[in-house]
Amino acid sequence: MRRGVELLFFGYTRLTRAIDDGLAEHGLGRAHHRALYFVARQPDLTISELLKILAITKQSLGRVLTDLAERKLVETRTGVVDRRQKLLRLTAEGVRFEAQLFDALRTSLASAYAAAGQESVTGFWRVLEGLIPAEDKAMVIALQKDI
Amino acid sequence: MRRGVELLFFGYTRLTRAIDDGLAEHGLGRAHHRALYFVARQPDLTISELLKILAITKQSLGRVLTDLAERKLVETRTGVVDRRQKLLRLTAEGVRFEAQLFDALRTSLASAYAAAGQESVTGFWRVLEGLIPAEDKAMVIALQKDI
DNA sequence: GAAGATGGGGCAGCCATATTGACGTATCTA
DNA sequence: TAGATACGTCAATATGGCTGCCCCATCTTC
Repeated sequence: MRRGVELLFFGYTRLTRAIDDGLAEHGLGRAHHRALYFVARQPDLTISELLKILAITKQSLGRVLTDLAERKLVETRTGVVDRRQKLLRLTAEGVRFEAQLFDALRTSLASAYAAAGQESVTGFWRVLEGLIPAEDKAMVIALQKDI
Repeated sequence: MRRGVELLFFGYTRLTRAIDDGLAEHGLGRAHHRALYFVARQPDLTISELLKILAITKQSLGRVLTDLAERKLVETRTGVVDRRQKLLRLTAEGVRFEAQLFDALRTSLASAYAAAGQESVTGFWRVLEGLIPAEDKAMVIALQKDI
């Protein structure tokens, strides 16, 4: 049990560290990456959807998105079905940058996957899925749909 | 691949949130818990060992330990083999508090383990172990020894 | 069409957690 | 005795979160 806690801690922190240098080159932090990542994952995401995913406040997200917009990594369009909404998208440069960061993550994960074997990967997913509270599950499943 | 990144993010963040309320009752944050946790795990840990585990600076850890000492959750003794060292230990109250926090983590993890099955748990561990950089592995393995 | 709900933005101020760099003291080792 | 090491501490700074409050535009409902 303690082993799971520890491995999760080390695994998560060490994986996230893999992209700090890339972010720092643009003067960005991990919070920016999280937003960038989920916008990359679901183009035309709305602000409120992103808020639910990240589970932070509007203010915190606002600052992050302002930074990303200033660097021309993210752009917004007015919603089509509801003009109050803003649809978030990466710019071409944003796509390039996110891909570069993701590459560092993929490299780390790929070697862990390879060392552990496909069967282990399935177990890894199963356990992590079980850690997500019921009320967040629908949101995470929605993400998986368009892998 | 993206699935792994996302599940790790959601799994880790949601698990850590499970203890925020317990910590807040003592006016503590997650940083305090991390220190508390590893001191619980390895009584008589030295400062420098804890620094390696947490991978933060001496300043940051110093503040955290001061807070824990003020609340009489952690105490230090002078090292026996090397009098420059300080050996960290939980007080009785610290043991009690850490156990209470750990209980919240254990409950979450246990239900995830149960839902996923023992085979999955092994895979979960294997993948996470693969995420730990070679230079940190010895340290993590040292922790496992006295489970 | 008016009233209220919702999506988004913003201000001010605060807190927690991390950083760097420099310096001091006690203690150990060669 | 000289230098390395373990720990503590100063000051300044950055990041990323929070609350509470108020605003506007737009959609929905009556």
